[in-house]
Amino acid sequence: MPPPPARRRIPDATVARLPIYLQILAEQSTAAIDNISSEGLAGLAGVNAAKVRKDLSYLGSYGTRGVGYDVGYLIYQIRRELGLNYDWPVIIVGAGNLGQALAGYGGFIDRGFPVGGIVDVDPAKFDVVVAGARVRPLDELSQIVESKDISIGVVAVPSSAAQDAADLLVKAGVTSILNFAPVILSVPVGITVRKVDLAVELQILSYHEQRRSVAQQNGQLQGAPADRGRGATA
Amino acid sequence: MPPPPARRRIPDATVARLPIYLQILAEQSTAAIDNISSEGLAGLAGVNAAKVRKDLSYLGSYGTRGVGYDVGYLIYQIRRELGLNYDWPVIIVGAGNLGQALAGYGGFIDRGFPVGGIVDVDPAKFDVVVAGARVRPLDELSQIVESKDISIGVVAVPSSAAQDAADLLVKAGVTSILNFAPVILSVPVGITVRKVDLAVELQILSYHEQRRSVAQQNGQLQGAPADRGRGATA
DNA sequence: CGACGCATGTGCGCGAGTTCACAAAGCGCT
DNA sequence: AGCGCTTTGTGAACTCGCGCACATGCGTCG
Repeated sequence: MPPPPARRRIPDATVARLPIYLQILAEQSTAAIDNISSEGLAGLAGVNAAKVRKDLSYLGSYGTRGVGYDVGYLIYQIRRELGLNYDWPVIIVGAGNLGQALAGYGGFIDRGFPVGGIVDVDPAKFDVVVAGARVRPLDELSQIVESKDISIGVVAVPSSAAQDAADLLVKAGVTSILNFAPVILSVPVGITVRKVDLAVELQILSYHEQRRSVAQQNGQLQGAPADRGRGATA
Repeated sequence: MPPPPARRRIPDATVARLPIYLQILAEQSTAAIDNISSEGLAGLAGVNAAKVRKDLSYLGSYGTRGVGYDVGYLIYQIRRELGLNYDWPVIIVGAGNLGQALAGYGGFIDRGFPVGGIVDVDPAKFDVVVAGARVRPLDELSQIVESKDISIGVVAVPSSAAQDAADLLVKAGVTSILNFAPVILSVPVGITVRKVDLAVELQILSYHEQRRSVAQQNGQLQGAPADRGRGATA
């Protein structure tokens, strides 16, 4: 086990892409492919090959010139960098539609994020079993977080209750929050928040649709789409 | 109704923020606040005031110097720009855990994205009613898309079936896809794809957690987090 | 009616991230 | 053992978005 290389700061943009690479590498691994070039990986990830190389270079020099990257070793290194060598149990606040779907969604536990608990205010939901976890009263949040040493919380409550939920999570000792409510959470410095807003995603698509339709009306005089960034993977 | 201003191309980064502003403005509107400054809006959105002004300036000059922006009028303009003046029905492919949760999630229809249909391959799911929509066989996808003139599709199937689902959607005439499967979809040019990968979000949080824990071990010799961009809203 | 104050709209410099292009470096074949 | 092919790792140019700072213009108050 080589020592972690001098810990450079990894750009946010790169951190956001590492999971994608990891995903692809895992697929390659199950397909018994044990070596991949930056170009190959770039093709599958839908990005530029130079970007892949630069991204990977932040982890250290784990490629072999003239050959490519060893899939297994690269998986190990990315997992180590992302802190995926051990599980991060998560606690879900809100056992409504979304909360239950998230708890039941297999994709979490598979990737190292077991549901350590799910809580709700509504007594009618207590003890409902979702994917092996029983819904517990909100009061027990703090105790669950502490006993299972949970650092990641998921906010899946209505907008109006989101800030309260976040406050409770922070008070309980959670330091990262994944927020599904369409509000901006205000948290102390040092707490990491990421937001997933489904309606926002749809509205962005709507923008492109709207653009398409006016372009069509005008006899597409507008410049070609080009559509850089996240968008059409041609 | 003023004519749409000479249609400049709006940067992707701005388009991604407009829905956030819209959300906040709607809240202000229901709170009977009919005027807001760029600074006020920026505070609520967690961004810089100059950025807000620049973003809004892409829509035209809809503010009043010395006063601020008229909330109602701004809502109207953003909605127009995003193409939210009329509903965009969506079709959901996959009636599993996630698909059903999405269909049942009120946040969609509220914001102008009614569920125009939900389809699955599994006969056991046919005719299950989710939030007013009956699950239909996959075969009927094309017909549903056509009859309801749907342009947005949601992929909520397992990874292995995601590309097939996308192909079907494109063939049926859908031009925008929201993909929840952790795979890169390959689609023809001109089709817009956005991906929401819950595991990726958690892995990014994991990175920050891991970073925190090694920093703590080293007696936090590392530089302060600072945590720009998406992240802690201090 | 004029002057003052306040918030918008925007030109400009800066920094982060992306991409190009090439030198360094393994591997295999002769 | 050496040569050439392939692919990495990275310096350097470039692009894009961000944020400062300020001039512009509107409303208000005296």
